[in-house]
Amino acid sequence: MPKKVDHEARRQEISEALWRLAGARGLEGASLRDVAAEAGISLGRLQHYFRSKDEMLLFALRHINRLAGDRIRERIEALPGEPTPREVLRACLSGMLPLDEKSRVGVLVGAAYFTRAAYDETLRAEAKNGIPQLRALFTEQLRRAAERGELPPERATEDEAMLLIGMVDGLSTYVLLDVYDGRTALRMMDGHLAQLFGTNGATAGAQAVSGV
Amino acid sequence: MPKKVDHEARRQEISEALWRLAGARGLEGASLRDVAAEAGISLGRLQHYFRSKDEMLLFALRHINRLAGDRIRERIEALPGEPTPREVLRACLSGMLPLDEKSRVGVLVGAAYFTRAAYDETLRAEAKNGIPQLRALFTEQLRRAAERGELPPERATEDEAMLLIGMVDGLSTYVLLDVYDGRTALRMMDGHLAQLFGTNGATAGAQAVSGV
DNA sequence: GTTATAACGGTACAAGCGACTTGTGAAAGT
DNA sequence: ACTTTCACAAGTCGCTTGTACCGTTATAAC
Repeated sequence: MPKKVDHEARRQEISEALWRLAGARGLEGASLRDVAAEAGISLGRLQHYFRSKDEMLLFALRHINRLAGDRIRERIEALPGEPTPREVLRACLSGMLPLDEKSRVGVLVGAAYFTRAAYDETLRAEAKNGIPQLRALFTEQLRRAAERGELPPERATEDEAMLLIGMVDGLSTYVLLDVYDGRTALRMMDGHLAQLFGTNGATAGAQAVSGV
Repeated sequence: MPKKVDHEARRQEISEALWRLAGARGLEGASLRDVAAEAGISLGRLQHYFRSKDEMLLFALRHINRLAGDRIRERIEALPGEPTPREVLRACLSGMLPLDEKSRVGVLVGAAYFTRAAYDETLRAEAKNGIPQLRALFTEQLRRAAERGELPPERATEDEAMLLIGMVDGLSTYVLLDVYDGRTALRMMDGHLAQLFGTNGATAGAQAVSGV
């Protein structure tokens, strides 16, 4: 047999080229030839690793979802000491906002995929299966917070968790549309957290939330 | 001179054909020929009313935005008697959710336009200029509610208004992705309103669910 | 009646698309 | 040494796209 090539790695490289294009010009504006050129390879080579365009798009979506998950997990583990539920929540939520160029492209690509998913059943199944996990994580944090007396118990619900996700989603939309900049969106998110946890004056940075 | 034709009316008819296609197959999947066929006219005729595809897309976006605004205004005026700020807010918010087929297509088309707007400056300017108006309307209702003692004064802010919009936006996303159905989204929205207005046990009123 | 022009329908076109086929070189197994 | 098989490059195919450009008809002004 001839030489072996790491298909997974090649596919990831191609996916990253696709994101660069999608972040700059949109998902629909990226043809196979464009992606190949961006990746610095020939069209034939790209087609050697992806038998069809749909296969490429699906792989790239899964890959970007996985990276986004890693990103959030890293953020949680980077928290100093024993992080409070509120700190964990804030790390997740702010990690979902398009604050730097990297996550901006990520959200942009995600939005492009979402538009496609609305009509493509395969993509839709892929896009929605990550949400229950995220919701479960958030619900768990809310529950922990309620246990510690930092949150009214009646607000430690799946609905409240979903509201948090929806809020960040909506805020991301407006950041991409230049209605708000990242700083403003972050401030509004913190405002909601403060309202939720009942601390109006102090910011989220201080962990002096010990008293009710 | 030959016969005169109402250009505006023709353009609106074409726009509506475009939405039907965009709601079913996406904005990118609708070619000029498809739109012409859906509208029951020839390609030449379509080109007679829109000199380019971009011109058609822009006109259709403006038209759908205007109709969405009318829809919300109608909903407010349809409220019985002297509506409370909370009732006005609820009417607006639930009017933004994709609950029936009509508004579902509207949200779907809006999402498709949003994806395009992220890369197209002309479209972006168009898409974002409606948001401050909506925010102002919501802020005004919050202020009125605070005046009437139905809302803590510190929550009658632009940020809180924007959070409401973002929440509905996020919920709409998940309804389109089939994560939640319309009824569930509506219930979550009501939950947030109840929390905001401080009425935990009772719903917004006996006839609150009639608007579904 | 003539003419100018809006309102079309039909067609042609260049460009670009995804998918497919073919050809070539090289490396691993026998 | 020979064969098999992977890893590509390059070209081609049929098709769709937006756009431009005809030709024809009908109507209103003169």
